[in-house]
Amino acid sequence: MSSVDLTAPPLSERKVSILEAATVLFAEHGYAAVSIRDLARAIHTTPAALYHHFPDKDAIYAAALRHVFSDRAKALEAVVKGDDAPDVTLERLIVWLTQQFSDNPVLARLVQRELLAGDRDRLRLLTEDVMAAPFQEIKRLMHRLAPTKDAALSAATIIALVMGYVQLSPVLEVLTGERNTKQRLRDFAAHTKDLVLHGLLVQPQPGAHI
Amino acid sequence: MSSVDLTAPPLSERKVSILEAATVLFAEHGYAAVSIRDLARAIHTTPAALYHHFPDKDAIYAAALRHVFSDRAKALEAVVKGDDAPDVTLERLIVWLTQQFSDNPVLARLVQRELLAGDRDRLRLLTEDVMAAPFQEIKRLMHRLAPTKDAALSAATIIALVMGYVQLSPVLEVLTGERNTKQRLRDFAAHTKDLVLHGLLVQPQPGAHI
DNA sequence: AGCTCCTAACTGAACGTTCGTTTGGGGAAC
DNA sequence: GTTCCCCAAACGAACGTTCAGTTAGGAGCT
Repeated sequence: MSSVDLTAPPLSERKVSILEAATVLFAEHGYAAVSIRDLARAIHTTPAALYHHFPDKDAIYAAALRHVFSDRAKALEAVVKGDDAPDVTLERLIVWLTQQFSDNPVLARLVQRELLAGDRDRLRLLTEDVMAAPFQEIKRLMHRLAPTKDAALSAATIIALVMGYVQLSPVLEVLTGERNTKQRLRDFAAHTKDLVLHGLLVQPQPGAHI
Repeated sequence: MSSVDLTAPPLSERKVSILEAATVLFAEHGYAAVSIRDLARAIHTTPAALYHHFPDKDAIYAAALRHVFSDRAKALEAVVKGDDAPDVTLERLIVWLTQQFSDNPVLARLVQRELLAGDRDRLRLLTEDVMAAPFQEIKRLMHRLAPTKDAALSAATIIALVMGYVQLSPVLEVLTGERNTKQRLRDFAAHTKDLVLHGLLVQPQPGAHI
């Protein structure tokens, strides 16, 4: 399933350093707004030197994406293993997923840019290397927690919620008037867990008063 | 002069047609990937003609943003007015908000691009013209529905959920194996309403069994 | 040891193209 | 005649990319 290719290139130290700079620049400004000269300047070399390691700009971007997206499933295993109760695991998973994106803005922004770009092949890479594992895991947990609900839809909802929150945080800072601290993040994760497990109403009351 | 006038400029018919094309192109490809010549070609004119109506490319983009973001609060009023029960209004609001973004990909994509760009002034525009009204309305509803919860956080959660879902839909199509139809959208809205009002568990059970 | 040969890594300079923008002028409407 | 709208052409700068030439280092041979 994982798209760790049959052709596993050693990816020399120099190539890695190029990709490291490329991921930061592409994540920050987007593909079109980053020139080969910008990239060369960032690692104190010349444009021609980059062409010694990669055939063209597209290849650099594609390699940078793979570099960031690869091995995302590994860390997940540690989060979901163990035989805790499903709701405990789910909470841990939500916290982990939120941190995954908020602690790693390069990953988060590249994901968002790829969602906007909509390239079929690269969307598949994104889906398989970044999204699939958490999705399946949440789906599995939700199936145990709420067997009567659509587990896939629930999993989609939770991932969408986390991604949406991370993405919207600059706007939410203005709207709620609070800086986006680590504490705020934990609040969100706890809030999300409550939301998923119990909803936001204290108790379902059909007739609400004004 | 980059100051935003409070007095609305007449915005001639020709200017509107330029902005209409600009919004589509900028939404689709992003600022850097759309050239003045692309834009001119789209409305069958020349680059120089555009410079008769706007001082530079930045001004076109800024005006295009304002064109798309303006008057977003108007339609909301029809959705929330009336004295239905808060949970009914909330459901209607969630459906409306989801459709707002999924029926209008130009708006949705420009919002996402602005969130990525992070320009302070334009983020403020986005916040005030697009986000603030739904946010305050949801916050108000949530305060009535769940007085003990953090209404602002709940409102942020709901908006994040809707935006995240719309944004993630291409990936979710692959993950769930279903095309993203109108029906699927309604399912999501209903699912979200259930989630917010009652959570996803059938009933809150502190001790879950394996 | 010294010498040759090879290759990877890089440089400086340039290629042709496209970029945002400007200029000068032409034609229609008043 | 002035004003508005637009065009063809061009500006310099930046773009992605190429290319001949220069290093540095190691392998192989004597």
